Amino acid sequence: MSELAAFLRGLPHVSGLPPELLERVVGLCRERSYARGERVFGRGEPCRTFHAVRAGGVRLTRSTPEGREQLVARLGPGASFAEAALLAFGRYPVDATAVEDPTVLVTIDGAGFQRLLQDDPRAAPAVISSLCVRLAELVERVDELSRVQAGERLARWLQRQPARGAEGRLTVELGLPKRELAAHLAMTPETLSRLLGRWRDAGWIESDRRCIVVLDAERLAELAEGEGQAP
Amino acid sequence: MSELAAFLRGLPHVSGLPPELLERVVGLCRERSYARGERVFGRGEPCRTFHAVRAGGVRLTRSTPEGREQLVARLGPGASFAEAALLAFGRYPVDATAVEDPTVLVTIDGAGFQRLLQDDPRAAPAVISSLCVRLAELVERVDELSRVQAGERLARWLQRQPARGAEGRLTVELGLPKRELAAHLAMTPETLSRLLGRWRDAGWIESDRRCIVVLDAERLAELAEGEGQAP
DNA sequence: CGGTGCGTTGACATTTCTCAACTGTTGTGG
DNA sequence: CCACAACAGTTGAGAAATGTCAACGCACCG
Repeated sequence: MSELAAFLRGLPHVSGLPPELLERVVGLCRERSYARGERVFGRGEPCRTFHAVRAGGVRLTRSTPEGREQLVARLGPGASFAEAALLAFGRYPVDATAVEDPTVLVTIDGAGFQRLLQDDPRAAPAVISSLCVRLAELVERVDELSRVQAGERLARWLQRQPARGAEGRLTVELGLPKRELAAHLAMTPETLSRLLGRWRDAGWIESDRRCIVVLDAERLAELAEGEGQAP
Repeated sequence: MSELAAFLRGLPHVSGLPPELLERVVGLCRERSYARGERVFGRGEPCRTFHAVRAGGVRLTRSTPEGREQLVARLGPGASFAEAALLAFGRYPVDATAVEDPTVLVTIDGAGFQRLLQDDPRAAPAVISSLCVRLAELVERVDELSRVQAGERLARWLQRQPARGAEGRLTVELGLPKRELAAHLAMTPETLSRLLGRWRDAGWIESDRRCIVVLDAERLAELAEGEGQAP
């Protein structure tokens, strides 16, 4: 059980909680495994729990009546989702689908969590501050999407990714297929591919199927500010 | 003083509060008037208060080092802002400027507000649910901005605006100059103007400087789903 | 070994941006 | 009260970026 507690400790909404409350949250959890492509919940369904990704990944999407699918978010291990739906709306606003083959989700009981919020004023700040963080991320993303040029959007996205490696050779692991990255950046896969191709030819990056290596971070910063797209 | 209380009652973060707590919030407020163009706060400054628009309007912007200005939000009466900055970051993430000539802001003391959150567990749900509402709005906006076609973005935006008037003749008041609406929708003023022009010629809307009248809501819904842009 | 899906590349069509000129409104100062 | 400046909005012509459609190579998986 303390393994589960350790996992929960890493979740945004829970990480600020005092240990004693954390124990209560552990009691609200159930774990379940999903197959690739399996539906977790559907838009419009009543929402009585929220979820955290333990392993694998989840896609949150919206579908128009005509069947076109719009990617809202793609979440990996350590991410939680549907808290806002639970705390404010009572219905899921998106469809959720597992995308990797064993995808393990921890499901937290909503009623119990809300009771915890009401009982103990120490619980609220953790939830509030994590909601604020998510708010800030979304503002950042709106800012990003407002950029007209596709290259600008890509450069900004790359800058915000966690990267490892030495100065002058930053490696960004994609963690999602390029086709979904393209959707996330509001461009077509072809455009993404061509951008990466041009930047590779210019010697600014290297790229393969699952990572992008930034060789010239300075140039990337210029691209993010919208300068000189056309090498 | 009860006039101020009535105003506060209309604010998202406060509207759910029990009357007795509302009274405490009243004690945390100060009111101040700003001239058109006057700076309210600047990005990076320490943040110890949050604000609500009583009258007039406020622009939240970000400026790149080169001086290009990016509109993050434009707020009118009844809107509050900078709570997330206060509750989670301690610094303002944007510049705020008054845009109308007498712009009146109510400023709420942050330390006092946070104390109130800690003292009384009834206060948290109101704040949490309003943060969730704002979160949902942003998700909606991200969805909107992800649409490739400018017309689709405009149609969706129009649908989400509060409209008055009878079925078959919905009047949407813009509340902001078209140049800023264009920025909000990630398009140029010229593109916005041409779209409205085409839709007017097609008989779907009427438009003047400060409102848009939707004559054919059904067609608008089709446009929002990305059908038939090119009349 | 063949299939399935991702990613790339090419040719082409369109949308949208850019630049520039022009119109109409608003507000100011003589 | 009018002239004039400043600004918002419109319109046009041309350029550029991006989307669309289609074909191909390549990895991964049964």
